[in-house]
This record gives sequence, C-alpha cells and structure tokens, in this order.
Amino acid sequence: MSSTIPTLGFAILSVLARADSTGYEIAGRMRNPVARFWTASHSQIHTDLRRLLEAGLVGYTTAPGPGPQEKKIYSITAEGLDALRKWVTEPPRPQPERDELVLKTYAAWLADPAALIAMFRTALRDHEGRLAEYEAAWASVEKEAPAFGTPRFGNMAALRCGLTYERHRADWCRWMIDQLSSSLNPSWDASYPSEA
Amino acid sequence: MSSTIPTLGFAILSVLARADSTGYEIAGRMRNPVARFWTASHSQIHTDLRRLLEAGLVGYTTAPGPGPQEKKIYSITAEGLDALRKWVTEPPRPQPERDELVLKTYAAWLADPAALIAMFRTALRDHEGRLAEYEAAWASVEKEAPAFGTPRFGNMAALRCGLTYERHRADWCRWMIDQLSSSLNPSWDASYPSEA
DNA sequence: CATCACTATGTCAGTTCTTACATAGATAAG
DNA sequence: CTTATCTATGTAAGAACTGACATAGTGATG
Repeated sequence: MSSTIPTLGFAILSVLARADSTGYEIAGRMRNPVARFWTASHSQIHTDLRRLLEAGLVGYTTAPGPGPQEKKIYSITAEGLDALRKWVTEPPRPQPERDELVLKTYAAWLADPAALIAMFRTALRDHEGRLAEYEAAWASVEKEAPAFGTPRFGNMAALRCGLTYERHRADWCRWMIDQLSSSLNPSWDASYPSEA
Repeated sequence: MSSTIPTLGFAILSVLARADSTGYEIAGRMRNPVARFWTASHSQIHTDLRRLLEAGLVGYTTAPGPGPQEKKIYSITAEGLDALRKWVTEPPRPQPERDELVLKTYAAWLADPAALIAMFRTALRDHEGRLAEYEAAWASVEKEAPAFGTPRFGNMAALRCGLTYERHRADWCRWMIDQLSSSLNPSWDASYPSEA
C-alpha cells in the first residue's frame, strides 16, 4: 500500500471497535484511566480519522453539532476491524524509551538533593493517586472476571499493566527519596536521639 | 530566549557532563543499558548539538576522523552545566504515555489467543534478558554504594528504575500468558490427569 | 581478497505530533 | 449577567523525529 497507518490510527480503531464515537470522544476515551497508553491531541486524531476514512477503515454519520461544523459520529468498518485484528498480533516495534524523570535522575548527581526530594515527592503523589484509581477499578473488574472475547477483557489486561506500573514507579520514587534523604543526613542509620 | 532547548538537548548535556564525546559516542552512550531512557538517532543528535553550540552550552575540538569530515569532540561549557543543573530539579512535564504493547492488549479481545501468547512470550524473553543485564549491573553498583555528587549515583538511580521496570513488565507478561492460556483451556483449574 | 561491522559526520525528505488559532452553542457557577 | 467549562470541528505553523542516502578509513571474519 502507498499509505501506512500510524500507531495512532490503530489506537483510534481500538476505541471505535468498542463504541461509535466523535473525534472529540475518542480523545476523551484515550485520556480515561484504563486507556491511558496512547494519548493524542484532537487535532492529530482528526487528521488520522481523515486518513482512516480515505483508507475505508472507518465511516461516519453526521448529526447537528455545537460549533459551526456538523458533528461526525465515526464507526469502524469491516475492513477496519480486519486490519485491527491483523495488527494486534503483529510484534510491536521496539519503542523509543523516553522518560524525562529518569533522565533527570541520570543527571541528579549534579543537583541539590533537597530540591530533588521535593520533585520526587510530587511524582510519588501522582503515582499514588493513579494507583488508588487503578486499584479501585481493579477490585470491580476482578470480581467480574471478564471472559476473553469481550472488550472488558482488554480493559482488565491494560488495567493490570497500569496497576503494576504505578506500583513499581511509586516504589522507585520512595527508594529515591530514601537515598536522597540519607545523603542529606548521612548519620540517619545511627538513629539515636539527637538531644540525648 | 528565542530558542528553547528540547529534552534531547538535556539528554546530550547529561552525557557530556560525564565525559567529552563525539556525536556518535553520545548516541552509543544513550543506547547503553544504564542510560536507555532517551534514545535518538545520530542525525537528530547532530542537529541538536548544533543548536546547543549556537546557544553556547557546548563547545568542541576537532581531531582527524575516519570519514571525509573531521571528528568533533564535544564538551559541556560552564553555561551548559548551569542550564543542566537548573533543568534537573524543574518538574518534568507530563509525558505522553505511548505503549504499543499495552495498546495491543487493549484490543486483544478481538484476536487469536494462541497468537497473542506467542507475542507475549517474545516480549517476556526481551524483558527477562534486560532484567538479567540490569541485575548483574546492580550487584556491582550496590557493593560500591556510590556517593551522591558522583556520576555513579546517577547510574545507580537510573539502573534501579530500569530494574524494577523490567521486573514489573516481565511479571505482567507472565500474568497475560496465564490469562490467555486459561482462556484456551478453560478447565485448567480442574488439573487432573487427562489420561486417567 | 572480499565482505562486513565499526567509527564518524552530515544532508534531506517525509512523518508525526504539538500548540495556537478560530468558531460556536449549551450549561453551570459565581 | 458574566465567566468558565464542556461539547465539537477544523486549519496551520513549526518542532521533533525517522530513515535513507552519501562518504570513507580501520580492523576483523571468512
């Protein structure tokens, strides 16, 4: 084929395979806790929707919209579903690892430990917040035990990854805070009253 | 300032803060296990090095090179070190989460479980391989217990993150394989000999 | 002796993505 | 009554990045 579908295209198809949506709703669904793994701005989603449309992988019906343009409710076509099914089991291409916090960590030896502690505490709070969200969602999905072949199975599987990811991240942040704290006060391990 | 430094610029500075390097060497150091968190192609690194040079954050000396051009050994300037130090403790901007394997997982309910198992087994092998690398590196860095203020502290901290990340990933892949296996053979939990 | 991998720099076309701009109705909060 | 937020679509400039091309010496493998 002349035009290849970018990964975002498949992310869009993955959303549409569950429910017909407007471009705006697709963006929202990708920001939702269970599906927070390929976020994109609405402008990029609109661009890629047009390409999916040209490739015949999606279609749409119109409805009156709030703005000057009509609202377009997109749905996946049979060809789109085929393409998505085929793509799912293809080996993922090696991802470029890009993590700003780890990069900062790599250069952390140059900076002020106290400022670093503050930064990691903020990161820890974020991760703990998301972890709580995921754990609540997990509790309900685990009881349900969704069967393979239903969309809820996909939710559960992605959620499981998010859950253990946030756990690992929070643990690592705590470890960093510990390391940085003991570098501020090297005699922490002596732990006897300072005003004896 | 008119031109902002992209994150890759700081990744380059982080490498140069440890040792003077050619553009080629920077790319290599960013591919190295301990620093696998902001990879980039050499073409992008050359582009950003020129911008860092224009901003006065790096300098270079030349030496005879293998190709038609001279080899340029870059080093970080005092201004570059200042900029890097300042950047390190600034809160990281929210990262766009993009994970192709998790995206495939979200759509996994549409595909063939056997093919998915094969895909996750491959992913598991990759993660276990990197985990073994990281664990070996960790054993040596832990004995050393590098002090804050030395580059080895940065190595240790980044390595720690990579280590627990690969652990979480490998665990998740194993969990996925279990889930998918039991969907293939739903009576696995009965576990009595099939040829009794 | 040929071929391959490694070292080393650079350009260029094209893709992907971000950010800002532009429009506009409904609904809720202050 | 004003302001903000949510719904909803789109354009356009520019940043960031990929992948292919181009050049060329050294050293190792076969």
